[in-house]
Amino acid sequence: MLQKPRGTRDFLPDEMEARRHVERKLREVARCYGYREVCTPEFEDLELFTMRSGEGIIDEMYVFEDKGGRKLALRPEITAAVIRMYINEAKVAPKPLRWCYFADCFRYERPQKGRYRQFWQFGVELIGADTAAADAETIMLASDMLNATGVTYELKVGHLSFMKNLVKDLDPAMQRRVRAHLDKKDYDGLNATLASLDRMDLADSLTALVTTRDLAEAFEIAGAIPEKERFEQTIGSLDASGVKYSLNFGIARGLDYYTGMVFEGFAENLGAENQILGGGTYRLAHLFGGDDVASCGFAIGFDRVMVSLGDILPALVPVVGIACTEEGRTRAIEVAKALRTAGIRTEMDLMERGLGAQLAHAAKTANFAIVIGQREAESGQVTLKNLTTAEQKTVDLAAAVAEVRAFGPG
RNA sequence: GCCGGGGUGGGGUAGUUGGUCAUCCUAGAGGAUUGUGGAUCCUCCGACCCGGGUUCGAAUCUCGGCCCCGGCCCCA
Repeated sequence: MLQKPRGTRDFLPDEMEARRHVERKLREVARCYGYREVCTPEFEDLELFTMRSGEGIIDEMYVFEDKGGRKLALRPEITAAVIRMYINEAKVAPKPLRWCYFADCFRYERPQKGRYRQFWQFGVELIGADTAAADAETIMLASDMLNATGVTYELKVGHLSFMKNLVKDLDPAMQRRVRAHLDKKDYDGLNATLASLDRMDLADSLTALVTTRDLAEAFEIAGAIPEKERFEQTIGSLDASGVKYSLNFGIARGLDYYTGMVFEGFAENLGAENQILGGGTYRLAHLFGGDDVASCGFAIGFDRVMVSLGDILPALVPVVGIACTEEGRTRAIEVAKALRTAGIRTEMDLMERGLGAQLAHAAKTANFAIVIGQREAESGQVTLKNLTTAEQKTVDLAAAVAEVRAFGPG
């Protein structure tokens, strides 16, 4: 038997309904903030991703050559594509641009809990607004979106300038190494690196910086930060909005193009792969030949949110199973059409079963049964049976439709 | 790429000192029951991840691969 490719998943109807339910929640919050959906190609020129992230990521992508000899890659993330799209199509659109996307990405990695080779991201990009208000809005949106899903999480907000200011005298490669140590809380490694550079004077302040959760203290440790005022304003807006977060100046994010504010979200019950959100301010457009526009965005790891939420019940929507006899079949088709026109999920027998078997099937798959036999076909009424209460009555079709629609939130 | 644990009908399982038609539950189809359902009974459908090796004989032992789960690395 054929197996599905490693790291991919099949989704049965129950799970798809749960996923769509959470997806709708995310979309709704993004919509209320004014973010409109965009869509980019599933695959792009390989160069788009290597320009953004370096040649090293080729090993972790699905790379292929098409019949014209083009080097292409399945997208491992969406931000680069969105910025390319902005440069190609929307450079002159009125700023700021508020865009969002929900799309699948592909990475060639070892699967484990919460990590798959095909996975979905819900992300937003705010393009062309280079202000504290923009930074704050992005975090508020992230917070509201995660809240809407019902996931339990912790939001950490930081700023790269603090750490950068402390290590600005080191050469760039060493800066990256120090950042990596701090990101992993690898203090032994940090000390070893600093000792090899004869810069143990930095050890205490760096450790203190990534440990502190206090803004004033962080400024004290890191010294004069050009973005001081903006970050204070961002934090002020967050406090005013009631967003729950903690400060963390150890957030390094992997890539160099992040410029200032950064934030990450973590779920509690996910094990090793517990990051469900990551984002910050960045400048990427100039890499692709565009203007040096400032952007701010984040992506939510949709699959990890779903794993963290566990089994959630699908939305309660009414389902009607129609049971009919041979004499009632024509009338049953009319009744089904009326129910469907009213937006009600309606299923008829396709197995040529007897009335009793049709009802037995409906009892397993529906909330209501409507019986149409000779009597109903002649009278024009329908027999509506509530399969939960076993209550049954013969009423006009309109009354039956109204009663079914009154069931549940649907 | 590395370490550990796994893989038996659609789902869940029994079965390893190698030995007749591989166990049970559940789900599915049909019937008892051609105007009233989830009960009960009967029937049917359906599996040893793949390949090599050892053997008279492999679900069981062995090797390799594939896939799943957890962790490492990485995480844009």
